[in-house]
Amino acid sequence: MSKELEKNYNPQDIEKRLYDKWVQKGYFHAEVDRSKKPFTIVMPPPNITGQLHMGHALDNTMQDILIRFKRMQGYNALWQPGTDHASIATEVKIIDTLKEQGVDKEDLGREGFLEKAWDWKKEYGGRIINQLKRMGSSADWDRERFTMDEGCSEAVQDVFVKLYDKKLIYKGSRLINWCPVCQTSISDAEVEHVDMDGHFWHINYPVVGQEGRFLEIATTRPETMLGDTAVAVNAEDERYKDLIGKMVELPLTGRQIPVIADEHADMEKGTGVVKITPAHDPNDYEVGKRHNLEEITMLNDDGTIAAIGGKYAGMDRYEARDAILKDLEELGLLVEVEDLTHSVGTHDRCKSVVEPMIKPQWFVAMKELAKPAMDAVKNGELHLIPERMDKTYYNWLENIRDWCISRQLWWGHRIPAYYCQECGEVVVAKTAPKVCPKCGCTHLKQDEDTLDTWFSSALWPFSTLGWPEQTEDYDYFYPTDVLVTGYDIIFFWVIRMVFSGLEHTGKLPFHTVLFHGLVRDDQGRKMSKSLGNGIDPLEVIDKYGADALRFTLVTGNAPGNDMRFYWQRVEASRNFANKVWNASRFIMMNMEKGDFSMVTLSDLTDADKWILSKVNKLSKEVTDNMEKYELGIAVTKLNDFIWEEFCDWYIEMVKPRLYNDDDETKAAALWTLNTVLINSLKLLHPYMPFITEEIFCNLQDKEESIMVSDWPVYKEEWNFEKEEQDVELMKNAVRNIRNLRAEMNVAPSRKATVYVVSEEKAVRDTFEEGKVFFATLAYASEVLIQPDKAGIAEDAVSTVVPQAVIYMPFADLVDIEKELVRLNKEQKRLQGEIKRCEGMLSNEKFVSKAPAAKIEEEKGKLSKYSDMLKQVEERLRQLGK
RNA sequence: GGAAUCUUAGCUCAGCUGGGAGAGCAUCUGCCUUACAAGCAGAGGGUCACAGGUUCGAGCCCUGUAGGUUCCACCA
Repeated sequence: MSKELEKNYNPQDIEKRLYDKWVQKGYFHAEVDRSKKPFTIVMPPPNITGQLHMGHALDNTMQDILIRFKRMQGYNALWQPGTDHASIATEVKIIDTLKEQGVDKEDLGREGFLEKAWDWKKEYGGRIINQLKRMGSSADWDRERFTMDEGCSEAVQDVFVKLYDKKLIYKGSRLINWCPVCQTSISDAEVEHVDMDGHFWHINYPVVGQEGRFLEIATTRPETMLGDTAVAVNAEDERYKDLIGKMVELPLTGRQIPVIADEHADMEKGTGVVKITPAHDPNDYEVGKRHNLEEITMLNDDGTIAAIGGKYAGMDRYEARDAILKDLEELGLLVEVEDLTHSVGTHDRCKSVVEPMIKPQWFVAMKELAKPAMDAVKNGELHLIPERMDKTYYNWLENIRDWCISRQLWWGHRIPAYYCQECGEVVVAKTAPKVCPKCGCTHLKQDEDTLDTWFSSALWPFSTLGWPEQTEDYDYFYPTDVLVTGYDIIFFWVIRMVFSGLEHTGKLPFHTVLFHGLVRDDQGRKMSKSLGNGIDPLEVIDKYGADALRFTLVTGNAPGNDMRFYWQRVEASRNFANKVWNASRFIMMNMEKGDFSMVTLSDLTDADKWILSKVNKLSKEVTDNMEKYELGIAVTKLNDFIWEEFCDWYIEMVKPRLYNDDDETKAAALWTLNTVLINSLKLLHPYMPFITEEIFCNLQDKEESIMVSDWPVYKEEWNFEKEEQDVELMKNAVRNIRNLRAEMNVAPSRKATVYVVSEEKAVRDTFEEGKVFFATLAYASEVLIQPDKAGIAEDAVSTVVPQAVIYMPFADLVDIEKELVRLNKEQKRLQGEIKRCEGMLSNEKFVSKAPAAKIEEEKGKLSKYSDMLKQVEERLRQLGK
């Protein structure tokens, strides 16, 4: 009934074939089906500029594990995939490519450029998706979406208009972060603060009308003095009190600026005098507002000095800095240069230093939106895993500032705002108005800017399901269940999805966020292009298979923790896959040896019941762990069960039964092998989809996929406590015997008679029942089970297990001295254990306060160890004779 | 400046609501035993960073100290 497996496990041979089969059979596709409960995961959309990296591999492995698990549990599981237009990232790439061809963005014009961008999307948009497929991702590719496709774009327009109407989106001229290289505004979240070595330059500003008196200011950005409109001191500062209200001369400009009193000036810091440049510094901007100061923009969009800078105009900002310092020095106004490391804002995309600039931009008012998002976590409706992310989440929302959403880019959703060229009226609408509602003219022009790429990503969980249309999909699959993503985009994406979902759909977009960490290199460094230390997941797949990679990425990793990537770990995973393969091969080779279709539970031997009971408990535990998103724990348990319990113990136990044609329990063995293997494969499937599928189908010689089979559930009738304990006792005996033999250097080929002595009939029965496998595993030529020591040589080696003593006569090998040492060691160990148990049990406080079960447990141990000690001591007396 | 997190075997990391320290790799010793040498059988190796505290009982909870990592923050 089963086919054979190839001798060698070659993931490369099976993975592509099986994936194609799954796609062809439509297993990944989810349709609305009201008879089933939906389970939905939305894939974080990779950028269309993207190449698969380890982060994606981890992210998608975790999602695929969850979705396959839920699918097998009988949910109508939808994994909604798609890609992100990634406005700035893509635009920069396209510009670079154009540059190589000698073409400038401006030459093409907006329309021409967008054509190029869509070409780019066509060419590269599918690349990463194909790479994700090689991971085994079972996403519903029929539903693949793109953040700029029609539906998603409509959602964007809709949201923009609604928020504008509610006055939650507004346009305003404020100090924003400007990237002079990309020449666009960016949000606070996109600014990365980096510690840089710089200087603190002390400059003298001459006081007007007081010849020879100066105000010494200190600055890290001297070039901005061209935009100074005041100098501030603290009102309490005795040093400068008299100068408040006076004027100082701004060197190099010929301008005179006032000395003002403001709390911003810190008496302890620097000289206590601070220059105020409202147009280029966030603090100064506030000071400027308080004192009604003029805002002088002294930089152009490209970071060069503006015309107002006089002789410095046109210079790059750093060039101008040098020039200004040189001039000040010549004037004798540069009084001190201090070394200083300070944190400087840079653009996370291009790493260039950001300039605060005053620009008219569009903003989302955050205060009102942040509150419900915060409450959702506080009242437990939204779970962040690990929980510690809560604090990060609150912290950001508590200190949130309005979100600058307009970008001076072409690739993206164009802002649906229209300006009347006649009367200046602003119209915000989903469709372009034909006439101005105010003056009736037809001269309307759309805003040139596009939206922050995260504006559309924020709508992803519902825009992909058809919203704002009330589609059936949306109605059925939304809200989604779990979001899996890296903690590095909690601010960019997670929080924005949460408040967007709450605001626009009235519901949380998901109830759980499962965070993972970064995959680092073997030295713990971030994988990066510049370091060249990145490892290509595709290379790993080519070498070891997707199953091994997936297994590696979830093994031994807790949610939200970073992990290091080691090739040795992939190798270990591949070895595990190989183990599963070979065990299956062994089982399938033996399937022909009997018909097990009529086997019932009462036909099973203790060993069969033992492993069945084990796999039964395993199903429960693995399910529990997975439901708690403890994937790393679940997979470790699977590994341990399959390798140790099933392969190293059970398969070895049943071999004699399979090889003996007369064995009456052979069919039971086959049934158990088959049953346990199938259950193990199912539990393992989410982690290693390919190998489990290949084995499952061949084992049953059926096309039907394991991925649509039923998830194993705990069954009470498969619970065999007594048999479990009995077999564990025998394993214990086997281990002791092997131990003895290893210590005595007895070759495995040398079999021995093994005596099991126990006064307990039940124990003797247990060994009798398992005699066949016990003999094999203990390298016994024969096993004699008896109530006393009759017929056992005095100098046989022995080992004590609970309620029994095992003897092996090795006349020529036994060294009595060594035997005594061993027994003494064992005696000491047992005495220690007993002392510990007695200590606890004689502690009145323990007995009165510890739970009853715990006390019983300790009592049980005490009697077990006492019994064993008695045996050991008796043996010592014998040998002492 | 604020916050989070980590410190467990030689290395990399697990360790669920507190109840006798685990894995993989590495090391050592035997084995080609007819599924698997990508394997089998055994072994060694840890005062769970340090100091206090709570508790009958602490790797786990609390406080402090030291070191590492990361995030947030306008430090002129």
